[in-house]
Amino acid sequence: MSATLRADARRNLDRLLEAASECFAESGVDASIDEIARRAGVGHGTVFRRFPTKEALLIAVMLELLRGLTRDAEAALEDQDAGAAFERFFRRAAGVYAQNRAIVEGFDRCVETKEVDALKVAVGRLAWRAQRAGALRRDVTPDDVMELVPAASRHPDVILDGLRPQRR
Amino acid sequence: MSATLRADARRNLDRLLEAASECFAESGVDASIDEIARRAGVGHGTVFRRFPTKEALLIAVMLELLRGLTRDAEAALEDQDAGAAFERFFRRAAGVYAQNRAIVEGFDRCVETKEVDALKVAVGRLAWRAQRAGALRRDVTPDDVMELVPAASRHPDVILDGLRPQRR
DNA sequence: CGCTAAGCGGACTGACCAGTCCGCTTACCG
DNA sequence: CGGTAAGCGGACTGGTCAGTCCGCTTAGCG
Repeated sequence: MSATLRADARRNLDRLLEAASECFAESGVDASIDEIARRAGVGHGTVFRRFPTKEALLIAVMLELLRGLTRDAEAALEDQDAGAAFERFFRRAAGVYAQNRAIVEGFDRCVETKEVDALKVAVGRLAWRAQRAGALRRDVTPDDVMELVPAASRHPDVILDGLRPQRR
Repeated sequence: MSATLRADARRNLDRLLEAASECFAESGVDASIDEIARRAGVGHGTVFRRFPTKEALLIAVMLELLRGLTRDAEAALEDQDAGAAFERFFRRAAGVYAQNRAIVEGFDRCVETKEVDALKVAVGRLAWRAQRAGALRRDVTPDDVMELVPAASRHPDVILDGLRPQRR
């Protein structure tokens, strides 16, 4: 955060964030501060010097993850084929969810952050384009799409087929 | 369980199971024993006289829920229309999941019980019939079907459409 | 009824965990 | 290189929760 951070402190902060990211991914939002600190090789007092609460640390980690997803969505928007772009992003998001328990358990905590807003905007664009191109059913919202990602992490084909316009 | 249970003990056990069922449904597997005992109107020592651990109580409650689902699946098998039977059961299961946090969080704990085996058999029959009738895609297993139930509790139409054979 | 074993419940224990605090260490500026 | 503020970490606190235990209560048999 601050550029005026002593070199050792900077190093510890980086290791802390990485350890937290791993622990939350593996163990979900209930990963303990002790475990995170241990894995980062710092005392757990150090965690609380950087983040006022465990919740704050969790959210910092989650927001970073969401920023990554948003970048993926924006990258997919470069693709001229709207249907392919949507599917590419959707599969990628499903992959992220499959490897991260925390984002499934703790997504709620991030609603009403600018990171989630940005993600929704990007997903909304992807979805809108795909709908116009006839590659995505019209009765789903961007929120629906995002809610279906966790299921898609285990059953991508069923979900993607279900998301296509149904002609019957 | 035992028929040789004093009348007051029998009453307490019934209330305990009902309270546990409600608490686990509302709060998930982390519902506390104190809360369950309070809601049942007994001391929490009474809980441990009937169930050696909280885990045992949770599993007792879950197995009862699974038996109910199995009865639903078997009832659906009466329906001559294989596709309709499958969909009826699937929507019903989705409804149960929507109202019960514990079954989502704790289903794993019940694998390798005869209750889950029985449910799988019944779902397997429903699925097999639906596949033969051309109402269910052939590349899904009964396990896939059961894993998709939680997603269907929020997005039944997308999931059901995705489960139909895709002609493309 | 009266006796007794079955049942009860709340006090207690130990484990775990988030968050605080303070005496010690060390990076780094001048 | 020396002074000092930034940083560190582990001991400590308070709260929660699963599980134990034992003295009291009461259902229900004879």
